[in-house]
Amino acid sequence: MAEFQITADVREVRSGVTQALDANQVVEVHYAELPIGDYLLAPHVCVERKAAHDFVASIFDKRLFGQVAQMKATFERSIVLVEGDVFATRSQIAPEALRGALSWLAVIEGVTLIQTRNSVETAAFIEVMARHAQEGLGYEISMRGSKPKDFKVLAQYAVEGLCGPATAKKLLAHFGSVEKVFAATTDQLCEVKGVGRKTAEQIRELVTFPVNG
Amino acid sequence: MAEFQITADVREVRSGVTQALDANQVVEVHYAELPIGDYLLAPHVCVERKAAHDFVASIFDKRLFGQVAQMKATFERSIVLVEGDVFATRSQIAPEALRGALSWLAVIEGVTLIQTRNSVETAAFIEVMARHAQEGLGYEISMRGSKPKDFKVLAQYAVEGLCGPATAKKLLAHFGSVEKVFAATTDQLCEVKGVGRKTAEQIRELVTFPVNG
DNA sequence: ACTTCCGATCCTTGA
DNA sequence: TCAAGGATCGGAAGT
Repeated sequence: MAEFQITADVREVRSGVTQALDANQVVEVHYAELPIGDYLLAPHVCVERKAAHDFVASIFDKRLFGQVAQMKATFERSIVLVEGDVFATRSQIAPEALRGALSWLAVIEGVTLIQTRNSVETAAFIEVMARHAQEGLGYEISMRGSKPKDFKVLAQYAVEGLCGPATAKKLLAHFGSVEKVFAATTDQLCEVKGVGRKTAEQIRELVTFPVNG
Repeated sequence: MAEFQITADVREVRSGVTQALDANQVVEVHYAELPIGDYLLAPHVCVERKAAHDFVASIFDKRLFGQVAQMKATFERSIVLVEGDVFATRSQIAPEALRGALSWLAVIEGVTLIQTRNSVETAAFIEVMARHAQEGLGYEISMRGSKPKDFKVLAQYAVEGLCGPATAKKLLAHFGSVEKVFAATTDQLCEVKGVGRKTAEQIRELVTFPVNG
């Protein structure tokens, strides 16, 4: 039994991607005539897959921009997946035009670009992306690197969540414990050499910020 | 006279990108110590550039996740530019981990991803992206006040100094602010699902540890 | 990112 | 009711 369900545009059967998906048995592919995009990984995630030569062609005839604009307007996450090497296509397109198009996608539309080598790799990407779209990572990832074990260093590490390492050291030396640094008022923070009103206020703002579930 | 002004992190001079930018005379590069990201193309458009091998390295040591979180918390448009073929790096990383990382950026974080082959191409991209960012976006975006920092992310970052990411999330949800988490007693910490005596005591021990100047 | 491994936490049982 | 057992989750380390 496949773990995830996705919808593919009927025309994508010619791409070789769906065969690879079927073989892996990770996602179950349903077909439909999608008005925009080629793969629907979740209600809010859409993928437009383009073979390199088609990607280039769609820049020429301006199809790409309309498609992406529509996709952007409809979905929270729009992904353009380019299969093959666009710079290797034998066409008269100037590299600048190519970059212009890619940059437009990235900066103006905020679309992300995934490059793959072939349909098998495309399928592999569709699988992970479907999983991420439907159930997230399945675990939490830490934003911070591995922690030190020595208490003194660990204490400093904890305070570094508020400011830079240099300031953290000074704060800790002044207040004597992590607890006291996090409980200090703006005025008390200002007493520390190197901490001004601005830094102090930023620290307090972060420390007192109300987090709602 | 250069058409556009951008700001680059001082450490980027080693990348070869800035030399290429200087040669082309299209953008004028100003240098600063950027707290996050490598290039500021407009007040709200930030680019984090990573050479393929560094991209992989930053997955291993978890730098990537904090960087992306902070970039997203601060800028309207966050772009991760990967230079070189990540799949070709000779490291022990599994291809699915690599795909997972790229998919995570695109699907979960909603960060825009651009891939280039070398520093010259990166420079070319920076140029056209700068143009798009400064002209194409129109003043309604570039004039808008800077995005309010996402304190929720930063708060989580701070609490992760004490424990893992999952517990950090629960602690914050339970206590409502960083301050309260750091002030909670052992018993109060134990009220949180997933936190037992052992974890609670470890947290308290760290938080109250006396640091001698 | 993913995987594996281990210890902590929680939950169920059954005396 | 409470301890012992097992299932589950979270963190740390390695690729």
